Amino acid sequence: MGSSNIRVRFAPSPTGPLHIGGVRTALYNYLFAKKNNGTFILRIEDTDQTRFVPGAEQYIIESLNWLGIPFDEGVETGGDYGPYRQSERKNMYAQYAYQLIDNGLAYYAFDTPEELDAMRERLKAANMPPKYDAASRMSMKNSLTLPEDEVKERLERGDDFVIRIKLPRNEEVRFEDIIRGWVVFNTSQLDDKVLLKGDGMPTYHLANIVDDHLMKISHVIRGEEWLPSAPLHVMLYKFFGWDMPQFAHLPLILKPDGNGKLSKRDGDRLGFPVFPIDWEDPKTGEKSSGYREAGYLSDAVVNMLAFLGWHPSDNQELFHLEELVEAFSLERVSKSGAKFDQDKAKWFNHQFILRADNQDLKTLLASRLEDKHLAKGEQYLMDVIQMMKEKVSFAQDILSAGDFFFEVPEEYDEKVRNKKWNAEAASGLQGFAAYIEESKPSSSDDFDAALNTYATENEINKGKLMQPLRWAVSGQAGGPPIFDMLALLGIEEVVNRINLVCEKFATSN
RNA sequence: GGCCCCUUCGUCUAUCGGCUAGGACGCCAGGUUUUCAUCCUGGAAAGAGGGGUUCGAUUCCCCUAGGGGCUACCA
Repeated sequence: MGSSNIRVRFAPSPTGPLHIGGVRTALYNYLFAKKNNGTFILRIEDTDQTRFVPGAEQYIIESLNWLGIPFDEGVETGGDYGPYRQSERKNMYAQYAYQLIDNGLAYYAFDTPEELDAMRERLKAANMPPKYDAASRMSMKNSLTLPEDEVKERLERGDDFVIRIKLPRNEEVRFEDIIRGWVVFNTSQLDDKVLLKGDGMPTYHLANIVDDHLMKISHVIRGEEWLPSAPLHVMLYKFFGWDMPQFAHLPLILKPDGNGKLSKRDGDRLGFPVFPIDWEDPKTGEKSSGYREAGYLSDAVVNMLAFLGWHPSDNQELFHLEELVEAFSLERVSKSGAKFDQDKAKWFNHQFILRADNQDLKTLLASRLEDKHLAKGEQYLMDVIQMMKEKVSFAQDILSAGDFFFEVPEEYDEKVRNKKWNAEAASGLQGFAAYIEESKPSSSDDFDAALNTYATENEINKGKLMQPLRWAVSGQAGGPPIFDMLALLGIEEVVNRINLVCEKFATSN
């Protein structure tokens, strides 16, 4: 709970998994709140009952918990301004719509969908903007055009109706956006948006203004896609006579190639997650992969997301959450959209893996551990983690790229085999195998010394032996420092593997 | 189409009128007594175009171009 009057909300609608653009909006809200000792609120905007998806709300909460950005107030958490689910606030909204009607600032509209379509077609044909506005409303079926007693009769009869805002014909609307500065609109460009729907539920526009007011929201931090409806919201505050919160419209996260908003399709197409955690659609069964399951560390995702549209005043790149809180300000959020960069995301993750506690990495890997990983004991596993974490971008790569630590390689790199594997290498390795069985090296330095001595004594170039040795033992062309590897594997295993490749890949030259 | 927003290296960005335009990812080269998906060093790489304002513009203003968002009884 914050000690200041700064109150911000993240207000997603539970229509599916939370897109990383939404995650970033939540993050910026959180950072701003914490930086200013404010309160971070989760409000679920589920006024569209037709789009409700079971589990989506839980998904949102789980995602943000994973990322370490908890709510001070909200669904599940509670608070003094609840309920925090708009569907549970349903009966609070209508009165505000009627208040506007009483003040002549809104009106009933009885038009059917077909009539609305016809109106739009007619206007389009006449080369006019197809809007329900100050001009067109006078030719529609509403309480402005219908005789008073017919309106009354329709209402009493229970006819379907909506309540629309009655916007002035030509009035300048302006507000100062924290990120963009003054933004100016004219009501002549807007239309009489529906405030209360036929099912009695408010639209986003009404609900968000009423709730933000009732919940004493001080700053509305949301995506740029809301900018066009901001003037409508400004008008609503004005009509209600309420103080307006400050607005900050965030730049969009764009697809890596080409242009446009980042979408699930882009992730599927280019092979990276667009969602924080895995999700399976309960209706279609469609699966979406998440950062968590892909092996990303939550801190890395937070850091990466923070930098998509924000930058500190110095050149520091790596931030933990608390440091982000300290450094964050809306003024340093950029105006233009940011293309998502998968390589940078990987780099961030690598940086955090590098710095991660080995025990934490082990915990992270827990669900992926098989018998073979545990067979050689706790310390062995930890040594592998220590050695491999410097090489990999994703946690699970510690296990996959380091699989040779747990069992004989399944495959042997073809290129190394073709280039480095020959009779000379084979006999050299066999000689070395015999040598270490005798000299019993145990530490990394011992193995290093052993190879040096063996090479010198037999007048072999040490370098010519190293790659075949690495390859024979791991099957790979690269990996951790070779002598560290040998020391961990142990003499017996090293000798075994040397013998194995000599059998498997008999050399003729 | 209309309205609104945006425009510095390929990408994310720094610069709050006077810089050899800085950093990071990626890329290239070299190095780490010979591995590399690590690490270090170095390198190539940018102010969309045109007008103004100013002693001086990447920075302020205008126009053009390009990109994006919105344009539902969805949020």
